[in-house]
Amino acid sequence: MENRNFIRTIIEEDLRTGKHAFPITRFPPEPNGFLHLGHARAILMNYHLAIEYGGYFNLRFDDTNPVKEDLIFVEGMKEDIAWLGCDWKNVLFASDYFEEMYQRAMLLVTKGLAYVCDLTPDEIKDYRGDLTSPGKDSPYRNRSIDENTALFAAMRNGEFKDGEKVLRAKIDMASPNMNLRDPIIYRIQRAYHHNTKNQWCIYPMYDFAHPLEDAIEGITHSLCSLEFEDHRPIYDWFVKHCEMPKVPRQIEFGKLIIANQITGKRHIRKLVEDGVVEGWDDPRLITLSGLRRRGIPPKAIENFIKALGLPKSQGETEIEMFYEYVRDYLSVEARRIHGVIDPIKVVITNYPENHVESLEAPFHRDNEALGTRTVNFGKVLYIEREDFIETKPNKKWKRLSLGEEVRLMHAYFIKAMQVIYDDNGEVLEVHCTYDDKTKSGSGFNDRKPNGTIHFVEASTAQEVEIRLFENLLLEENDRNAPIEERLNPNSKVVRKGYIEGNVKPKSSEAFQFTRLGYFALDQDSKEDNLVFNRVVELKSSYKIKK
RNA sequence: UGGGCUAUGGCCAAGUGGUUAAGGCAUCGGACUUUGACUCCGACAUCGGUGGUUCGAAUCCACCUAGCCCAGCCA
Repeated sequence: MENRNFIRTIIEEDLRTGKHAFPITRFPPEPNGFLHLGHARAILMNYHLAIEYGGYFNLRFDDTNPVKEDLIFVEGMKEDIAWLGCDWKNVLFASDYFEEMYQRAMLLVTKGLAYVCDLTPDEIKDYRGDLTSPGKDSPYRNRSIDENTALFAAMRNGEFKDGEKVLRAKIDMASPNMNLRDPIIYRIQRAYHHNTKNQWCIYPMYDFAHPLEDAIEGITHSLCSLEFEDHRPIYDWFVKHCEMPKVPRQIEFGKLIIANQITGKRHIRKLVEDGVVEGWDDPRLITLSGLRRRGIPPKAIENFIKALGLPKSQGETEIEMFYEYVRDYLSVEARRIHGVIDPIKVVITNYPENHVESLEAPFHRDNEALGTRTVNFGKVLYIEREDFIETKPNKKWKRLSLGEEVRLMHAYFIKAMQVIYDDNGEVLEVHCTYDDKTKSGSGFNDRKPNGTIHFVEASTAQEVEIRLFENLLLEENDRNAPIEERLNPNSKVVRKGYIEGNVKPKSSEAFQFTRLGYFALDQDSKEDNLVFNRVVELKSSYKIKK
């Protein structure tokens, strides 16, 4: 099931040569938003690669920018990651290392490899040059080590205003790699930090902080996405010149992008504000919290991610592939019950009035461990509207129609005798007869029914709310149109339906409603008002032939 | 236009000089079926292009083309 990948090859090589005894990885999110399916690749791959090769995995919050970060995001992320089944060895924060980072930066200063720069942001931008022309040295680039030492200490002590000065690495203003044009290491920013409170008024920048965090933790393989490829030289530069005892290796891979899904923070925020979606955990979103609420099993996410592998190229994966892994998992694990979403009434004319009998039925034909339940049968039933048509259209029709006999799953054969229509010409009732010799499990084999359909006994059925979801965005004609113009008006449809009476659903358990799809209880459910989300539909090879 | 990276069937993805070019998703046939599900069989590519090296190349070289990333005191 699991693809080979180039990172595996690297790790195996490092183990073989004795460079490392075991791998140590980490997932380093900035706590400034919500995790989505795309992040699951980084989380699961970091975790499983470490565990599989006998190492361990850390969760580290990269909280070096207090104005964007918040504790509520760290709690949410921990919940999502734990839900995916990734047990971190340590929960760490970049901010735990602020003192050491400061000391390492000071080391750079004393080695003449970093300097305090007084240029304004605009000037810095100016001096940086652009993609095709080299930058110019800052006039402050050649301050003495003593002066820089004093100035950097003064920055820490709060002697300057926000933004007044920065500490920069002295590398090469003419480098064709923009990241090497004397990158900023520290900025002055008086902001409350969720972890260090008001202890610091200077904060390290990503390019400086990240390699040190990895090195401090002894991370062996530091996985990140492709856009950091040209940061690798600077990553290595800081590890080396800061004299870090342990040397991590940055390896870049392609992010997981799911086609035609909304994952951008500002986009989702707008959908929430506009009321298109009900929150960050709306089941139509592919945020981890949304998938969880919808009823997607985390193991299905893991299987999907492992099947995708870890490429160095960047593609877009179709959401259908993900859904297939959800079905694949649920097909084995989910209990089956009968549910009817668009009911029509079936009256069994030769069945006694006011009588309901109980029939035993397995929850899963091929998985006995899931046990059995009793299914009620009586004179009045509900079947799915689309399972009946007055005149059998062709030999392929494997459902109910006048004069045809079908099996009601786990019950009896019934034959349709008469249709009652309402004033609008809609089918109101189908009158049928049943044959008591055909009871399920009796071994009756004299006739073959025209297919098998499911049903719910009306008097004992539980009425439930069912939420049917479709993709938030319509299949793209022009993918560049604004999101508001691409929204699917039917992304959420709420229906009243019925499920069989003797099953008490447990929260967050996904059921298969036989022949319809997988459904799981939503958190909005109440004792007397069960609410189901459709997790995924079942596949169907049924084609309407003209 | 400077630098970095990528390019294998509709989608994802193995493959690193000699294989019938893995596998998954999708699709199309067919078998089975108390779910038109599941399961099971079968079909489905010559590797962005062009030259070259080689007995032999998706794998090496050259040139070309296309796409992505980089000019935050964001990560």
